Amino acid sequence: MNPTRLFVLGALARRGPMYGHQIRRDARLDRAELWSEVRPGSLYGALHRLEAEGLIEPVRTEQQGQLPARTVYAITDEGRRELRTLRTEAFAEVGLRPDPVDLALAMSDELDEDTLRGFIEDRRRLLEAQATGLDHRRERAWPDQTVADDLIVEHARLRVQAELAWHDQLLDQVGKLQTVSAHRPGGDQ
Amino acid sequence: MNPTRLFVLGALARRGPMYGHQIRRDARLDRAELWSEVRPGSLYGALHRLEAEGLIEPVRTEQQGQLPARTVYAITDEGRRELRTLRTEAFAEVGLRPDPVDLALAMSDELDEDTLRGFIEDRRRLLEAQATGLDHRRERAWPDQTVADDLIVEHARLRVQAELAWHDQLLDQVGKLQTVSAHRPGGDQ
DNA sequence: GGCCGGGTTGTCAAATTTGAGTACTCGTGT
DNA sequence: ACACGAGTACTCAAATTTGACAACCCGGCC
Repeated sequence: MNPTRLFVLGALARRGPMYGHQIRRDARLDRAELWSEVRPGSLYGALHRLEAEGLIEPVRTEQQGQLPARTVYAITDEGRRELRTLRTEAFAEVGLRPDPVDLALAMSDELDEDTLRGFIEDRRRLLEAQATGLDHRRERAWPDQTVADDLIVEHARLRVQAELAWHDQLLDQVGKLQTVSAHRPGGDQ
Repeated sequence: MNPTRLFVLGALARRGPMYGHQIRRDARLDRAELWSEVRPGSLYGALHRLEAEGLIEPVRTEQQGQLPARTVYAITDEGRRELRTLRTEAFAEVGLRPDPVDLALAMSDELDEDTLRGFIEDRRRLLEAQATGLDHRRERAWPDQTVADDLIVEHARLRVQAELAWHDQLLDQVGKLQTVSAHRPGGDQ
């Protein structure tokens, strides 16, 4: 589906013509880190490819003092079409994306209980911090915040809550994790 | 951090020496689709790189009839060390990975309400299906299921529940999504 | 008056993933 | 008999991402 393309085309469609760095900053300021981890190389790569495909086009290039010149791109009609397609594809992508922590957990049978508990507690702390950050955001809207923005924040909030709940279960059961196989007392058939 | 490496090294550490295709199948059978979407090209690429780095080594090559020969790899001590490192890194990675649906939602202001509602309802249906699948799995353990496996399934269950809850909110508010900016009646300061 | 950290813009090679393909086998229908 | 879909086992070019870097500005600090 390609999130990066959707992200770039979407940004240009919503905010009008922009140059590369501006797209990143914009993303960082607003909602950003909830959506996309677009690193510079990846972003400029996408811009070049999108231009080559005619989905965006350079409208002018500017320069501030002696800083590197920057190219301002605008989305084309073709690009708007592609944007709609990508959006539909994104809606169709439903599965949970795999979380590496599951992997890590599966490989932790020979890890001693205290270290493992330590890892999980660290994670819990970070999640808690994220949660309070998000609660904060719910209270104070930023300029031009739309209902969609609200809902995106709410999405993140619910996801973090779920993670917190799971981490609590994890801390409960961390003792049973070492090399013991799952005996489910009443559910064997 | 590289989930693929963690996945391959972990598989070889847990199940003993295996060949490429076996690793995939194994993953598909067990818990799999919760963890990793390892496509063939990606998997074999990782195997070659891991071998070049001495983290795994070929122990023999077999052949069934006229089928392509297969190379069985085992993890090395070096590989086990790397596995521990990757595991620690995976535990340290806490943030929510971005979900493309957020992107899609942010670009949906000019989408008519009914279409949008349709997309969300479709998603909800699929999530519901996943949820019942996971509930099912909670009841019936597969052979050799460990406590960790249980917890991984539980993780998925909680995540899907959170998604369902969010989708319900979404359906509630889908009417307000078109071009209306967020008026938060009491929270402007 | 030099250095350091941080921001502005972007490039580039190397690492990695994707998606399609190759070349066999086996079962099943027709 | 023979096409057809599905599985086995892996390869490879092309797309994409990563991470490090270039080259410039600005403010503070000592």
